[in-house]
Amino acid sequence: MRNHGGGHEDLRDLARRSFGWDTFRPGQLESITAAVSGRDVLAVLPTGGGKSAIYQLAALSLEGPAVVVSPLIALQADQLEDLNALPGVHAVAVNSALGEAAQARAWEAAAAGEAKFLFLAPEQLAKDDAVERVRALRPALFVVDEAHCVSAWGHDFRPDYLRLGAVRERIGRPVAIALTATASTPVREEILEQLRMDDARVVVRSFDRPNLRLEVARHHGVKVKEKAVLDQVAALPVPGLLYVSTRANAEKYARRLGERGLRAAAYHAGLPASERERVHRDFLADRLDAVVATTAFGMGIDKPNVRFVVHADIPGSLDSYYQEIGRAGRDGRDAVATLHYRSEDLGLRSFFGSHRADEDALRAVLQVLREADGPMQLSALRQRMAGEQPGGEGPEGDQPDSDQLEDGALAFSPRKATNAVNLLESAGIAASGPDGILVDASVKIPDAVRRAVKTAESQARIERSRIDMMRGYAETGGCRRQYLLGYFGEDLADPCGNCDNCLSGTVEDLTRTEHGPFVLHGPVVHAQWGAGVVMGIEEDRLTVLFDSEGYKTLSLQALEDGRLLRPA
DNA sequence: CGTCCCTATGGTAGCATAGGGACGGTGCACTACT
Repeated sequence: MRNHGGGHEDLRDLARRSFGWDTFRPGQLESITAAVSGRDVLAVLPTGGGKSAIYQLAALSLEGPAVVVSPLIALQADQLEDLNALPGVHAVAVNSALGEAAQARAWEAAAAGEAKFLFLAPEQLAKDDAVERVRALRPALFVVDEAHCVSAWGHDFRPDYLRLGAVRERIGRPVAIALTATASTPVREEILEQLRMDDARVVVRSFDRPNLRLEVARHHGVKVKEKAVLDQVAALPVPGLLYVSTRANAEKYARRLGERGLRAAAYHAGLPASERERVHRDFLADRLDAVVATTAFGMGIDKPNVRFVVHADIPGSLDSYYQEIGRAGRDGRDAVATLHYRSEDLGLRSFFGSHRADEDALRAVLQVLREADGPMQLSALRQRMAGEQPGGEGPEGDQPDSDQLEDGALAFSPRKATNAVNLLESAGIAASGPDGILVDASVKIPDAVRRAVKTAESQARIERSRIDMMRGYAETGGCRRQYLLGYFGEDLADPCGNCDNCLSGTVEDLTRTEHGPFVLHGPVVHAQWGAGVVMGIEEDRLTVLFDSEGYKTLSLQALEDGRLLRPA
């Protein structure tokens, strides 16, 4: 690959001309080179590690446009601004924030070959005409930014994320680039699987952020915790973020911090857009000391001088936790990440994660797919499920998720219908190719429903096990950083010296790389739970990640006779 | 699953406690109506 499109020297020239760069950051060059040579790439790089430049440079050195899937319209706008500031580069987006005329102009610019980059949310690609237009562009790249959303949102909240693999095939299977700052082992695997990235180059840089002081404060009473949170935040150097689990808590803590003289503002999805924008702007401009936020705040926030990220309520996974604390100390200077923990707070997380399979929707989808003569596109299926005649897709919005129709059949929202299809595909009962979704008609409907329900239960167990790992972090007596990095598959040889357990002097070095026949990151087989990988070895127990169960902690004593678990 | 808030009850005058029910996060796109 020397001295023609994509050679290292060419890429260096391009980077110099486009961005004024003389060097690449770790992981960038190998990611770009792989994509330009036609190989799919999953890049897990820290924020500020130049993830965007990967797809930008790859696209600029290839013929044809890049389609960029981005979860938020605000992120699309940021990226458009950056790209359109480059000489000779044109980027457009199509989304509902634009008027009809602006959307038409964007499509025209793309079709005319003027726009090198086209930004879309996954929901746009659920529409046949959008897919058809993208296919006609013969895109060179299919980029999925913030790719952890595939796993985090695809299973319920934004099911179109799980359709992207099928969409990619419909548009001619361009080279895929998936980018994220946070992805544990199972999340990486799910991204690769869902986006159908066979034989992808996976580039992962270290997750360690040594300047973050990791702390956990354990409480028992609600009020005690609240006071401890307020006392701490009021005393910390500002600015910082306080994460809470509910909108009401965001309002309450923001008010209390205000009473203590801080410039604090609440941020959650229930606020008017104008207020959200104001808080965002004021925080970036250092006009606020603290933003008290639900998970709504954060994606795309790249502010260097955030001095603390305090959690008043525990998140539902270490993936979320790491994502959130990663917003502190990006300037490399000292910053604090404190988790205020009550074990009761995990109850809300189980509630948020408890999505049961909708058997009515599964049955209805199966019926429609069986009656169809051959493969059926999702858009047509959604119309049928909404109880409409073909021709116009029903509204999504605040509609009820299911309703009784006049003929007695049930109507389902596009989200419910899509979730049911996704579940059937996960269970191996349906599959989608370029021509649409095809169901395995040899499986009887009640059996198919049963299998889909079992698959959903397995997914729920995995979700619950992620909460268990979050609990493990909060309760560990070992080095927090070793625990956190171990979760992301990274070994930190010695205790970090910058977490509460290390600093209190009580930490024992609990991590090992082997015990008896078991090796860290080695494959194992469990008599009941099947195949897994050793994720952690401590003094008295093993943590194993099982394909169908998620994370399990096993007592080494119970494994002694070798009958329950053995190396694979 | 846990918390909050409202109401009912109890035993006795001002409030403490128990029980029941509602509620809890994330965004896109689209329609219908101002």
